[in-house]
Amino acid sequence: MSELKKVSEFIYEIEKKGEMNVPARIYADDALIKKMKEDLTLKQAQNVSCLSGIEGYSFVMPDGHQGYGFPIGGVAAMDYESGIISPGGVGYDINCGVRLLKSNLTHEDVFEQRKEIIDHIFKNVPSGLGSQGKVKLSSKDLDEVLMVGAKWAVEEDYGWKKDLKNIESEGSVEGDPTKVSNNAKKRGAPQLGSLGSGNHFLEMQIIDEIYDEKIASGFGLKEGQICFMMHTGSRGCGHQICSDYIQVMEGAYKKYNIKIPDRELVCAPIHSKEGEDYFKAMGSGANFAWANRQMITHWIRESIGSVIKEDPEDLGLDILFDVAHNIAKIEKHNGKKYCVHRKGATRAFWKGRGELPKEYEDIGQPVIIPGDMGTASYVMVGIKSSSQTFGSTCHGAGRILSRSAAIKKFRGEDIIKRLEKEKIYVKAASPKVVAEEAPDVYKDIHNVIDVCDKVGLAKKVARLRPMGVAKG
DNA sequence: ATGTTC
Repeated sequence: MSELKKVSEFIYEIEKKGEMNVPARIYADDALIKKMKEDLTLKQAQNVSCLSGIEGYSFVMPDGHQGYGFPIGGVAAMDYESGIISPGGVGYDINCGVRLLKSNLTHEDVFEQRKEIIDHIFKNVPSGLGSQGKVKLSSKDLDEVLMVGAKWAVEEDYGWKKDLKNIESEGSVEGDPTKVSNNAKKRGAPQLGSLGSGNHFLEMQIIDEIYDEKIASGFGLKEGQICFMMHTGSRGCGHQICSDYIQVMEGAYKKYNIKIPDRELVCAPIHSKEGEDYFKAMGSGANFAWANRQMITHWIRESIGSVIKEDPEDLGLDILFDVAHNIAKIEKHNGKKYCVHRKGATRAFWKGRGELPKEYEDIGQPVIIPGDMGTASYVMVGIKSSSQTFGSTCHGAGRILSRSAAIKKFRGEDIIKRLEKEKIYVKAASPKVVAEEAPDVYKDIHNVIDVCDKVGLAKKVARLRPMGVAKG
């Protein structure tokens, strides 16, 4: 690997050499870069810099770690005319993302009932590995979901009309069900409206710190406010779409004579049959995830309303925002079109950038960053300097301990007891998933967020502490 | 992340 140079307190670079088209740039402090050196993160960032059409840098966010081909926490912007698109640059969980619901509830409104609320949500939202939704979808319904995303769910009365405007791309990107395999549809159909497993979660949280009063107030957030966060994606549907197109790309990269330093970076020109097909299928996977989060939103509102015995609308359970962190999008930056791959990276658009809901046009985009279940999550805001990474920031704490190592080291029951002492109630499908997702298996979220904040990838607005967690 | 090896 080429030499890694520290260029400022929180920026490292691998200079452009050999097959690299651009340098790699890594946002990290000393502790975070040390972790990245322990796996293939940096090598993968260098590999990505060799891909056709990449401009600027091959970026790694502070929560970066090794992934399939591309690092997780990676951003790569490809020139729209000459660049490639790669399933590895998006990841298996297409449009994995986060949605935050606000409320007008306070600690005392919910503390006594926090277990009941979480249990109700847990019961009302199917979760766990292989979990199936409660809704029987016809193949026509599923095609509609793959075409229009969250809009389908709202039209079916899962949520409110006003929900759509507070979702990235209004919960709908260009998709094409005919580019999605029958297998992906078969896996997806029974899973729409389910949480899944692993790091996916539903949380009741309290805002315990505000960093920017003015922006928080613009977002309708204040200290002591109760919020509900969900973190989930496109389930087996997106996973299958990714697998299918990695196979397609195995043929395509050879067909188009694309040189790649790692087989896992298989790709095709954006303007090729294979590239266009993947882009549309990926869009359908993204739409599935947005419809999924929309249905879950409806059931969360229903659950809270039924425990608190009030109309969810009177409880102010509005969407702050819903943002993807595994997606490729065609975006204009500096007057030029790019295919921006964000894999474990969150879009962070600043005020005046466009493509934002009206209410945020003069504030900037809410950036929602999920942390681990024992520590915190954050709301940030996109700022002008977010443009250094084509409008992107981190997506979470970033795993440091493998799932298998976590299971060896922790017992789920112990973690649940420990968190209970900290007044965090955990309801999980299995103790195993709690061990796998123990707070200790993640990097320090505060640290990751601070690096993003200090280096200007986004600005801190509010911190949310978990009170109750439902996990698959 | 994931019908955790079609």
